[in-house]
Amino acid sequence: MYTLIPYSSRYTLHRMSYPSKTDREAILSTAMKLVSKDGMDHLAVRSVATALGLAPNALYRYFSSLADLKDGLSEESRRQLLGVLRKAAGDEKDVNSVRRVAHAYVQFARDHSNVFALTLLPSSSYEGEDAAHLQSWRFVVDQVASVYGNQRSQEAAVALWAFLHGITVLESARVLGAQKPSNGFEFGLEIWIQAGLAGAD
Amino acid sequence: MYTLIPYSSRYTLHRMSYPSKTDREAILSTAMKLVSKDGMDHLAVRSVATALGLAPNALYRYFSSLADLKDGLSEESRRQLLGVLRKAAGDEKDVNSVRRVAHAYVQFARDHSNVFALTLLPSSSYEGEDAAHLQSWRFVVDQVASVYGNQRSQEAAVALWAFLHGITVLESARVLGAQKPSNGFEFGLEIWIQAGLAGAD
DNA sequence: GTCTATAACCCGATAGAC
DNA sequence: GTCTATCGGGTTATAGAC
Repeated sequence: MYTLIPYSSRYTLHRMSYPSKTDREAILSTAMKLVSKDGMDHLAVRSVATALGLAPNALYRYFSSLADLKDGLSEESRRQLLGVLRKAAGDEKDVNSVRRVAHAYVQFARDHSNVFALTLLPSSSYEGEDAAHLQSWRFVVDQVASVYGNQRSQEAAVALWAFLHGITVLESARVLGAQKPSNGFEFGLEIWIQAGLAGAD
Repeated sequence: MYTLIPYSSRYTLHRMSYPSKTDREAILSTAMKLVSKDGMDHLAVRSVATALGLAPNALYRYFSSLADLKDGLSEESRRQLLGVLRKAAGDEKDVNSVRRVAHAYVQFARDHSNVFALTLLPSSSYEGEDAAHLQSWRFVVDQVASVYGNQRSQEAAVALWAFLHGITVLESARVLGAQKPSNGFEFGLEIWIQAGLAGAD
């Protein structure tokens, strides 16, 4: 008669020689810190491994390639942004919560420019129903509906999102010196809000 | 007695051994084609030289470094965009010319996405008075003034520019499928125009 | 699951000949 | 002004040991 070696024992034996030192979450977290500091372009598998105290190739057990890791980071950046926007809105849906969300969007871009840049990276892979992108879109449309009504909320949401994102790009490119883009920000935001309040059904 | 060798002769002698095969303009043009195809990130000094039929290092007589070449390309992209916008406006300055400029901006981004991306690259070097950026800004403000009046033209120009640029980013990221961002484009553009016409001094 | 070692590329930039 | 040759650095990814 034979006895199966319990999984835990086999696992322990395994750990004796080369115990696990990391996991997907830790890799994403460490890689995100590097991206936040140096930007996605300078991200290298080696630097992530070094930062984790691992051999240069240890990450390939968790991500099949650098591109795969970057996809994970891109999705993670969208989760972070969505969290910030939700927090800014609180439980409310009205003109003021939209204002808060708008400001939070631009402020996130200012505070975490390298991470923010990942949120709208041209995505290489199709995304599922639970993607952060889709959740963000639903959240924004829902907020916008409180100003523009349900009929026009989709177009209005696209317009608002585009405007906010454009502001972040202009600020990041420092293309406006004396023109003070923050003035343009408030100016455009109020135009958008007033047009919604005036024509709301 | 001695005679000076004329400059033209010295130059000819020089050309006999290693004649000039390129110049700044040809390098920029060839490099721009490569960028248009593969994006700025994949631009390499070597590939430009190869495309020109030159040795890998021949370009260093015209550009001191890769970064220097990229700066030149960035400025060139802004010149191209400004030319397109001017052409779209024609000699007019009114609501319709603003509409045409807005559409031309977005269309340029669609047709030449990799070149367009250079126009708002965070610029490393300070720019002079004749920079394409500054000329573009003056052109846009001038156009916008026809809708918003002189008092509010600066803020309104920032808001419009931001909105247009955001539309290009959303389209490029393909973040909107069934929501049809072009609807959001027309929607937002008309909001901006109507607000200007309503409040014009 | 991690390790060392290495294959097989890519790149920017420089030195010196012609 | 262009050439060949090279230095010195980077990277992804794989192979095989433990």
